[in-house]
Amino acid sequence: MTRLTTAEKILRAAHKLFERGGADAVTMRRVAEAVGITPMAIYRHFPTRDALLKRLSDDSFNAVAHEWEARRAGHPDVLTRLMALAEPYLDYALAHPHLFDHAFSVRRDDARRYPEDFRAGLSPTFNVALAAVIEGMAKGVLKQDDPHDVTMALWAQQHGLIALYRAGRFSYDEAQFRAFYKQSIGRLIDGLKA
Amino acid sequence: MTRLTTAEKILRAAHKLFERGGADAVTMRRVAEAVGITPMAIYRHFPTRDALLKRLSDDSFNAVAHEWEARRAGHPDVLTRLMALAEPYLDYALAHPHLFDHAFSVRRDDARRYPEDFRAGLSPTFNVALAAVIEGMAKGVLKQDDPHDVTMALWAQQHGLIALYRAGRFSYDEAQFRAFYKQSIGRLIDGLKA
DNA sequence: CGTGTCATGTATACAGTGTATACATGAAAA
DNA sequence: TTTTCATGTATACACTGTATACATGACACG
Repeated sequence: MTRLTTAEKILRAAHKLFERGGADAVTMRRVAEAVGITPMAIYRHFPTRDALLKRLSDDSFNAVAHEWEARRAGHPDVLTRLMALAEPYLDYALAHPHLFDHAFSVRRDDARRYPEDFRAGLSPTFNVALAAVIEGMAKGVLKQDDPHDVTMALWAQQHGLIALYRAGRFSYDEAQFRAFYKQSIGRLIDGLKA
Repeated sequence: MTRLTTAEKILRAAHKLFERGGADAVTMRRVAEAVGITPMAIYRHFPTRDALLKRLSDDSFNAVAHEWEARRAGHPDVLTRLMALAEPYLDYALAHPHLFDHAFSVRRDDARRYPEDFRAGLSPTFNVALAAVIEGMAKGVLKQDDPHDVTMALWAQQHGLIALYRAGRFSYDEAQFRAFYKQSIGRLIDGLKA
């Protein structure tokens, strides 16, 4: 049993509340009670509630980003690899729906912005997909086009499907939605082929 | 000057606050003050704050839906018409960003769900795009495919782009984003061509 | 003409929220 | 031994949605 700092205890307690009931469920008083301190003690570790929430979604998203990079050296076939790269995003959204919602519904000023930050290679996750797109175009598997714009279109397709799913616009259960998701991405990739 | 019922006054005041600062800016006390009544008087017209907010986004979205149907008999060329059909969605999102956010981020139990509600033709806006897709496939302009799934993919693409834009993931100004939006939709449609 | 009835409003109160401010405490440094 | 400082507590304030109880005035009915 490793010793936990108070800050870590706070993060864990908040994380638990977040996954259960979304951002609204994470109140300072509830977190404090779960940790066993008073609400104001949290402010010794996080300047504000929003900062605590931001830290939560950042942490959990970064954890998933590593999984992404692990697929950098994926399937040798570019098209197959591109399909595979669409999966971690969905996995994350299904595993941590509330954190996903929060990560993308809240405007954060430090978020990377298209195009400059992505063209500068600042997004590790974007980079992996981008590399596959560039390779596909170089090999003549994909139509010649702006690879950044194409990668962004792929991201938007994934994000749009998940956002609509999260907003309750599908009656599909998880398995059915997974199938529809893959099929839709496949359709888009199919249209990008040379 | 037409006479306004109190319920209408409440809706207008709430709408104004909503457009200015999003759902968070719409408090019962602020609405009441703007109308000139006490907060509790609002409850004679709306059972709860959420019901008031829901009514707001429903109303404004329905207003835009009419504009959609006006484009049913659009350009005779199916591809051109499909492109034109992507515009009202963006127009709405840019004109009423906060209402757009609320309409699609909040889970509502009465929302139409894919596939059954859309296959049943319950969404007037979806129907218009669907008709164009079906016509395109019949004429051999678009690849043979499930027209509902294809229409949904188009919607997801639009929604994804806008959602990312609303979440601050683009540094584009409105005009630049409009161009990128049209270009991305065009790319997707291009890939659907026979 | 009373006299209910009922829609519409007000007044007050309560439990909940984030957090500013002031004070306590205990460990380490001087 | 005394000072400093990180870390906690206690209290209070302004704000939220809304439950409950009461007021008021217009209209229907005997």
